[in-house]
Amino acid sequence: MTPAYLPIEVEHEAQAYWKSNGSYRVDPEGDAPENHFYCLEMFPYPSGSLHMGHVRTYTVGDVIARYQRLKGKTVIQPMGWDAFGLPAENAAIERNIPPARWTAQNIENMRSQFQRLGFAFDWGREVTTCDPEYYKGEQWFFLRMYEKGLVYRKNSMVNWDPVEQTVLANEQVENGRGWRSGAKIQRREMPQWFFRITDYADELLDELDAMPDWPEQIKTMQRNWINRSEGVEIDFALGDDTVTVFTTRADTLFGATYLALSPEHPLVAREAQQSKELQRFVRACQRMSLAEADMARQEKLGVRLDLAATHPLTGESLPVYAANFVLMEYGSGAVMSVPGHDQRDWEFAKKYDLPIRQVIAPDEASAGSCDLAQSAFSDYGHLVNSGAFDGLTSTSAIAKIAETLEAEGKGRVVTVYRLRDWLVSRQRYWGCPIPMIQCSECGILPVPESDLPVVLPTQVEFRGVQSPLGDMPEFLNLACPKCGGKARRETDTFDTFFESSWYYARFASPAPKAPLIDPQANSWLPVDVYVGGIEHAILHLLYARFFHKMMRDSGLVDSNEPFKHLLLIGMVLKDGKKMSKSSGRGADPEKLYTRFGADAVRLATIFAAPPTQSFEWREESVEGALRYLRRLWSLGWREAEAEITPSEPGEASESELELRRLARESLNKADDDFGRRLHFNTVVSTAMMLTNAISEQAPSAATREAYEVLLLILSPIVPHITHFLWLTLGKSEAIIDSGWPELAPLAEGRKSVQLGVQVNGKFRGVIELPPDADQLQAVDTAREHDNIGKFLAAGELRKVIYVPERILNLILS
RNA sequence: GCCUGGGUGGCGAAAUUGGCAGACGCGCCAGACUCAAAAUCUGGUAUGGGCAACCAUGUGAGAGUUCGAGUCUCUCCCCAGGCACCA
Repeated sequence: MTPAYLPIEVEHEAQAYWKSNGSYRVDPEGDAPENHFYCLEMFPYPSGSLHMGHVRTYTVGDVIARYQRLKGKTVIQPMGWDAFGLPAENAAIERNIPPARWTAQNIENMRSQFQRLGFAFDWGREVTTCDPEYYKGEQWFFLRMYEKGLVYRKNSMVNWDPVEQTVLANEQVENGRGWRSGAKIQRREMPQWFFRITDYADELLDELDAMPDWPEQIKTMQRNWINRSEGVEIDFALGDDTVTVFTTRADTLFGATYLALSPEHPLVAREAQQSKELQRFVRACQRMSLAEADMARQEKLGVRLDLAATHPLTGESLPVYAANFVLMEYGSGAVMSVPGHDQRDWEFAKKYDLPIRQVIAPDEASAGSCDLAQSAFSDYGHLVNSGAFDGLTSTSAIAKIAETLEAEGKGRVVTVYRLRDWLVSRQRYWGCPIPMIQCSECGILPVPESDLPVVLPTQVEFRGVQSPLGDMPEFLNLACPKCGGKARRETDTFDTFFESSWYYARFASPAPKAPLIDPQANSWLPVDVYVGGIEHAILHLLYARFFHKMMRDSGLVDSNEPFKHLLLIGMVLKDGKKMSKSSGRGADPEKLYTRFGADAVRLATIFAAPPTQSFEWREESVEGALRYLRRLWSLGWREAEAEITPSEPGEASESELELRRLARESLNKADDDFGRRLHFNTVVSTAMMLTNAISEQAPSAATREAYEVLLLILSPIVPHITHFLWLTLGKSEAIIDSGWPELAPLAEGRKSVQLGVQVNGKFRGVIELPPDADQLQAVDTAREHDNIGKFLAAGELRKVIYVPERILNLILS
């Protein structure tokens, strides 16, 4: 009698077993580093409860971790909490709960949800980033980088989010709006802390070429973001001043007819003191939309300055403009305008009636493509009207002109990047305090290492959006560590991307004896597979790469990159939109696993699509998954209760042999899909086919063998039911510890194989052949086939293509 | 505009090296069981024709390479994501 499948009971039993056996604990002194496997999913922000996107990401990671463990690897799969961030502050402001308490409650809830879903996390490695024990490490590291000169404070034009009341990094501004608030970003000049990520721009860019296991899409996005351009800086004399411009087209230098400066350029600011018109223009530019797409379409506007620049090679006098299309952040904030060969300069020149001069001629006389009355000609070509450089190609002219300028001290070859230094200070409360002190006598000083951590007070009251730290004298005031006089603490906190930039390393060294991580973390690093959402393509994944390189150069880690293989999980959609708490009604994971069981939810998310693909969530898929698990369950009891006498070699029937072949093929297929392809939906298909094949036969040694294979290949996906059924079969060892099976190859070969037959390239039927049949035999058998024979009768056989075990194609004349 | 993916039944998808397109599911249809329903089981399910065996058509569109193309090449269309006044 088969008992009913009650997922909740089965799952509790399995989870209790794993817990009492410490199945996921990994002894740090464990085995050889070569056998270590580090499987990591991006840790969550503790927002309150899990959504389907979480379930999918963590299930995929869990499948990988469990598979690698079956394959004999020593696997760590840690979990923790990215616990600092704005939602906690917003909850505090709206509901008057201190952020620390709100966060702790959410963590409690989400941890129990994780446990209920049966993820193989080693909770002994859990970290919470708002824990002073955790952020002490990054305060220490920040100070170390400060000493090294990789951290600096600078007064600069920054992105201000008026809703969140804080500055944002460039990476956190999307289309001119704050990435979380959606508020229009304002430009403000403020003193802020920066990491010198641009020092690593070249390495961050070049290393991407040596990362074959990262998706091309992400590498492209990071390349675009860093955006390296090789070019020439050219100095134009402006009376006693000098304006430096950056260009990648030094070959067009003789075509420069004016200079254009960014409205934020210091020279413009200086000139504006004497000009009301210029002041108005600068202010108007500040108000304009910062959205790149808008900017690209904006009309080119400018105001002429009362200055004249001297062309460095011709000595010609050029007018100077403040222009809205020149960005202060890129290059030097000033450009030489070549209207003949740059479309933006051309449009500006047309508007303000400035001369347009041709200095590049197309290499092949293609009349239509070069009509400076219609538009600029921006392709490479050869030089004209350029004095001694006439006739050179653009490429050689760039080098020659740079050389000439360098010799005269009027220019130099430089490389510029779109990537800016990482702005890490935030004017918010719920984050890691920046360990700096301001003394009225001694200026800005680091907190002495012995005073770390600077602990964020958690007993706070909010009065509006502003950080409560400013109203807390007990936090603010201290004696200056240098002069002993009155000093104040920095009240800004770190960008929360700071905490997530190194947590993966801390997981590999859960109780470090060193300040940040232990050298032993290197036995796990880099992370073998990193699983997460594409939304972190630039922000988190670029910062973490940068951080890893800084840690390497500080002797803390010995690898170049943090994540070897990056697996980006597609989105779970509902009505074509990304699922979140608000839009995912009816697909609350908790409701689903309470009703259908964790295994059914896991199976449904894995079976729906390959991990990288987005899919539309449908509740029927969990019902289907449960239906399958019930079939697996009753088949298991059938196998457990059947009395099977092992058959002697040679005794097995052809159908039993066929099943044993299928079991072997399924095992290999699952191995390849889990290990190499990372396509898990096809493992489920394979398992279902094997299930169907077993069900069609009466219990035998063959069905028993196949059923055990079935449980093993399913166990990474549905660990609870397979744990239970494995023991039901009478096994003494738990399935999680059983290892990936090795099945002895079958002595009995196939009697016959099927072969598809085409006539004139059209498929006409299937024939049975001995596995070693030759072409003659194949053609003869095909002739005997009714349907194929009919088509063969239509003409004379002219050519035969025979690929054994693949195809027979018969060509008639 | 540039870059990166992708386009296969009513739906999710499979086809990994060019070799029987649509496996495996979901949904739907029919049947069995039942007083009935649910659950379960059996069969069917790309499109058109045919009682059927089969035949024709079919992987966004068009061309090409090949004995043979969802898969390779070229041109184009559409969708998603990224970048974008970057000098």
